[in-house]
Amino acid sequence: MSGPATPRQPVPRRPRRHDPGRRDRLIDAALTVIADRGVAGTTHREIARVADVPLGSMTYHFTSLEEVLAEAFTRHAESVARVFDERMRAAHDREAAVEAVIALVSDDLLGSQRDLILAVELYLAAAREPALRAVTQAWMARSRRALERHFDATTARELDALIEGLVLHSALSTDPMTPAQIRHAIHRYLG
Amino acid sequence: MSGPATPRQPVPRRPRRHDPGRRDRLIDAALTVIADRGVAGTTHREIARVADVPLGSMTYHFTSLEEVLAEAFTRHAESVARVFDERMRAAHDREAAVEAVIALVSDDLLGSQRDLILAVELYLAAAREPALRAVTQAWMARSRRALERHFDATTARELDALIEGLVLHSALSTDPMTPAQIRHAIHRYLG
DNA sequence: GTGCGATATGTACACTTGTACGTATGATGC
DNA sequence: GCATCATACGTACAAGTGTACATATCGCAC
Repeated sequence: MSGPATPRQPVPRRPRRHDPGRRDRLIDAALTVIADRGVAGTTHREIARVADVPLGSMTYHFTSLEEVLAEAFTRHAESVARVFDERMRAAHDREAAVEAVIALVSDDLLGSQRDLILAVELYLAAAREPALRAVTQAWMARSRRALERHFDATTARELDALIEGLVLHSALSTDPMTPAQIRHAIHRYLG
Repeated sequence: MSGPATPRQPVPRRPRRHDPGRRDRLIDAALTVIADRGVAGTTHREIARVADVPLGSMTYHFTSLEEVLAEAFTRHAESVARVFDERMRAAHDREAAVEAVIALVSDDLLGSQRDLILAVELYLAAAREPALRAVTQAWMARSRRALERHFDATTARELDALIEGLVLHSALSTDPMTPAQIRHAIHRYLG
């Protein structure tokens, strides 16, 4: 059906873009894809599509898909841990620390389904990939150290576990806990 | 390079087996694969290999891979919930119930990395698949009802979350909590 | 300016996947 | 006995995957 080919239209080649920091954007795009489709659905092509770059750009910037995942999870853990750190550092007495923990859980919980999913994806991936286990452990250690600014080591560890359970349970439920219920649970534990 | 073909050796066809209950075994094999390789690594072929059946058997017994996953997770939740139920039913006063909870966590935790991984895989899958969300919610509701045999509703819910956090944190750590530490955390919460 | 090396782009290829489907076989009801 | 139908078995195929690689382009050091 096609007539004689138009002289120059073999492939509409994209204009080349000057794009420093593309590697960073790819890592962020990877986090978006992981949150949306899971590690299972995270492919070179999907990340490239989200970041609006050609497929070849993935293999140029990363030597393998596993490298992308590791960098993405590392960045996410760093970002969440920093917030945790800052909140605990801003609290100047124990009472303020308790309020900070409550705010943290309520915000993580109500604010960001995305962060929870990323955390659980990381946990699961780390259960199988030793390289990622180091990332989760560094993260957990950092959270505990932040809590230890205000609580003894045993309390910090138990409180950290309680926080995890409250967030996880709440996020998975059709009937998530209210900030008031979170406050109640934490106060009950801390006595 | 091959000489004249040997008269009858085109394909070594497997002997047909009489195998009632194959469907059940396939569901169990699916759970094994999920625990070993994750939902991501769960394929028709891998399940068939583990169960030692030909690929075609999968498409005969299940209309899709999602059906296999749903049945597998349902079975797993049922199995874990039954144990939970039984332990709580066996406790005849509150003190015994507390001990039952401690035993439950300690055994889940020390005993079975597999069960934890399956639970987390289910949580994650449920976050994306509405059909699976019903499975997790039925499971959580059943656990809470079991706890409510001995504790008020608020306590049951909070305790359930604490249990989840303790198990998850412990299983992911290089330094899992000892039964004594579990006991300490639960007693502290329950006052 | 100008070359060159870092980066961007497109594409090929071998491999795995889910699923459909044709064929074979034997347990069971008659 | 024997026919039949549920079940078992093998295989084909299109779609998607990770990765390698050839080629194009332009910012920047000189």
